[in-house]
Amino acid sequence: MSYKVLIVEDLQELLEAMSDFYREKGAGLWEVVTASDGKDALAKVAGNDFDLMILDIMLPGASGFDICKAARSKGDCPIIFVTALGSENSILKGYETGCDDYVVKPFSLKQLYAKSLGLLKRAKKNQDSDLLSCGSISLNKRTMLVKVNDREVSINAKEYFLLVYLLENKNSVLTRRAILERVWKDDLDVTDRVVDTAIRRLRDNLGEASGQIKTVIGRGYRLTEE
Amino acid sequence: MSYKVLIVEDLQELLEAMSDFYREKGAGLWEVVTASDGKDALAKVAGNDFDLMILDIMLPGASGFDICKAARSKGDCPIIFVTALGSENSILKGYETGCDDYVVKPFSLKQLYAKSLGLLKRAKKNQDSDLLSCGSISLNKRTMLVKVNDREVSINAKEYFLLVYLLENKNSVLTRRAILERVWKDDLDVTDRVVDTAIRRLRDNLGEASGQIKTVIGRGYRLTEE
DNA sequence: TTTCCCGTGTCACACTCGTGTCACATCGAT
DNA sequence: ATCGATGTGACACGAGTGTGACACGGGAAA
Repeated sequence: MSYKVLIVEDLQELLEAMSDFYREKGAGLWEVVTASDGKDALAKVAGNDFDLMILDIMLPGASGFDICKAARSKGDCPIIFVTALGSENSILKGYETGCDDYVVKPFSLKQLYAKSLGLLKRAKKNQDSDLLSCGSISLNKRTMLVKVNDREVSINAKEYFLLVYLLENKNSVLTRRAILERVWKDDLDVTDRVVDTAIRRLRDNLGEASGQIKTVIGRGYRLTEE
Repeated sequence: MSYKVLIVEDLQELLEAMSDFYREKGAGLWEVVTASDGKDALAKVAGNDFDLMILDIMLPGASGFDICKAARSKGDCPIIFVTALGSENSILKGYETGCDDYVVKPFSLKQLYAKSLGLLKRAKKNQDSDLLSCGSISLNKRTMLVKVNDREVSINAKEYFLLVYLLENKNSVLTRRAILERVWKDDLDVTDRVVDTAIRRLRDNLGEASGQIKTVIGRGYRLTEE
């Protein structure tokens, strides 16, 4: 498993120094992509999914801010700005456009690298806690998208929260009461049987993965890997 | 009750300092097992069930990652990595392989010890009070899953609650009356003999562990370790 | 506003499967 | 050997669950 990093810098020597550092230091951890002008950078942002971007602000073609905006409209990978000494207002603008960190020239490669790892770890943690999966079912709590075998499926609100609860407790048997208390919360003046109906509709929408929801007679339901 | 900790470190002095610290500090709380190379560590992981592992990453024989993977494939005991200063990518990789925490050399033993206790407490919380076991039978009250020799078996509702009662009173003789009052609760207008039937069905489903339910003629049933 | 549609709760019916009961076989104690 | 206690197979009933249909209500579209 390697992480894809985009480094954008017009000063050729610095660009090489940085990319070499990432290639060597990580020992295979990084896949480095470089660009030395704004247009090239924008094209590469559009055509790839990066795990990290390091953007110089002053660039020919397009500014680092433009690239940042383009990246943000596409995803939310961590971005570090590289800025010249004394241009603090640039930094401010950088945070506005949504960068995660910045370094001021001249900077040490080691320091930049440390920041990279920190951001990456944070991003990973966030993703992990947002991403639920079990067998062929995966669910992203942030985007609220549900996929079965990487194909997107659409489900309704109640089914969604029910699925989240099932995923958060996969392999456990969940009683109707527990499900009611978690998914229906306040409107507890409903029949136990609504759970059955919700499960049915969820199974319908899950299609081929419907078998992963097992009925445990007398006790409740259970989501299994297969 | 003591906790079994595996400490793997090739630097002899450090290894001794750590193991001494755990032995003295815990005052009997810890059973310390040590290894100073990868091969030895892997053998000890395979041959024991640990409650905690502290793994150096750089080792002769096999890396801490390898040991971590081996441990993960076996169970989910908490793992703390010990890494040298400046090797942040190791930390990242550690989180990927599934470590729970890490310390960077040089570290204070006190700090490491605090992390240990924290992880242990967290792990305990997940297991304890929910887990019942007797001989080759284990039952998780939270997930409602029953295992015999680590193989999952499926049982029905009545059998499940009967087994819970048996497990909560293992080695005791339980009369039919007591079982009826606990497992059948309200529907007490049934024959004593339903217990026999329930026991029979439970034995069937427990398979190789069926012998653990002993009949005590004239009094009732009793769950034994073997 | 009105109209329509979609999400959701409820009911009715069908059916599976768990469970209680009985009859008979077997076991064990005296 | 005898008798009470327990194991075992079979069976029938009913609880628990799947499923289709419908009604209600809120939000979107006209």
